Amino acid sequence: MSPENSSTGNVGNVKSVSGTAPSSSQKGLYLRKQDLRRGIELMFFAYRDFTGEADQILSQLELGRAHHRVIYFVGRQPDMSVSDLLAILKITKQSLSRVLSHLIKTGYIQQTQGVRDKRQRLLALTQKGAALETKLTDVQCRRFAAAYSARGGAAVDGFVKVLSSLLDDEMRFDLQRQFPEHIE
Amino acid sequence: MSPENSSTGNVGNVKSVSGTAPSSSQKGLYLRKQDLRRGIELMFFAYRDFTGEADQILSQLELGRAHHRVIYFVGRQPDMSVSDLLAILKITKQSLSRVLSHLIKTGYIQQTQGVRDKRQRLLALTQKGAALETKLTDVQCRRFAAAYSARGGAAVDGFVKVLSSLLDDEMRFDLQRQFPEHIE
DNA sequence: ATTATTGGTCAATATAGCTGACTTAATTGA
DNA sequence: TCAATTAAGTCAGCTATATTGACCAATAAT
Repeated sequence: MSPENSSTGNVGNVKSVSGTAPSSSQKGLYLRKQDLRRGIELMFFAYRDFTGEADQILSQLELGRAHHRVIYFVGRQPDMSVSDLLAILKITKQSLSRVLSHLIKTGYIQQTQGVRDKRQRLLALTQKGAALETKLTDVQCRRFAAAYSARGGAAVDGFVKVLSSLLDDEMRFDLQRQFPEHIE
Repeated sequence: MSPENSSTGNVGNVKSVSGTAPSSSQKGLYLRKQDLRRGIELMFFAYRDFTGEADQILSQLELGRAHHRVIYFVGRQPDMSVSDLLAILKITKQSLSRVLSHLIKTGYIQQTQGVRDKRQRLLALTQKGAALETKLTDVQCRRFAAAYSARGGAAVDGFVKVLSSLLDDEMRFDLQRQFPEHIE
């Protein structure tokens, strides 16, 4: 099978996924293989650039992207438990362990014992951690603000909708539960 | 500085980036910090899910995401040179070396000496490589086709526009040169 | 009292990137 | 023509981020 496997340039069996006519219809013009590849490629390049600035700041502090994720999500939801964080990051606790211990040891994050459940170690940013979180989130927010401003509200709406639909069904369900304001 | 550092929830100094009124105006409603964070988070989750299916296929073949990128871009542009590939991937040749040699050794990619410039090693997929590229690209295209179909052409348009604007200026320039159909 | 959950740890492994220092072959240009 | 540059590759060593598997301790739940 060649990469371009049909004369219309459409991906096989779109009907089974979407339930709409796939190719020559008016609505399906953006389903040409070329357009889908554009999506794939833009995701790759945009994600790389989106993380690039933060990565630079982090590397000067001898931290990596994994540390950023922890700082970001703990900042977003203070006093979250370790298992909550693991559920969001979807990595093993052994992977988280090294990163989290380092952030605690270097004073970016503090742990407190849970009140309701004393087994839990609730995570929160220290002042130092919050300062870094702000710095990192701000550079990323600035990038989004510039893109959103340049393209306007209708484009932002489409962007959010398509990203939401790119999620695994399970992940979209989780997001609806945890961050209900995210899904459109 | 706290994460939520203003009563309106806007990111500091948007004006300097966008040149438009940042907060309470009609056009700027999607520039609230909460909405920008939604963008950040959706990018993280959607990118992870977007790569997840391909990663699974690859792991069964004892290949990783780095191999996928090589196969994808060589498939997109057969007979590209190694330096072209390095420019797209933005990794060092030492990093590429391990991955590329492995793909050549295992018969996914073949090299031919350049005609115009005999120093060049032009890269192309073998039949085996093309079959894998098709399989991987198809699962990702199916995801995009489903998302695009679910949300419609206007949303796709906004999605592409915003992703393009999230790129580094330099990258957007490169894309316009190499893949002119990508940028809107 | 037993079982399950939460969190942590040790050890080994894999992937994917990096820097620096080279080599070889071919092209370019003064 | 010959020196400099470029394209590709290699060797060595390093780092970051993930994995699996096997445990342990404290606490909660049944």
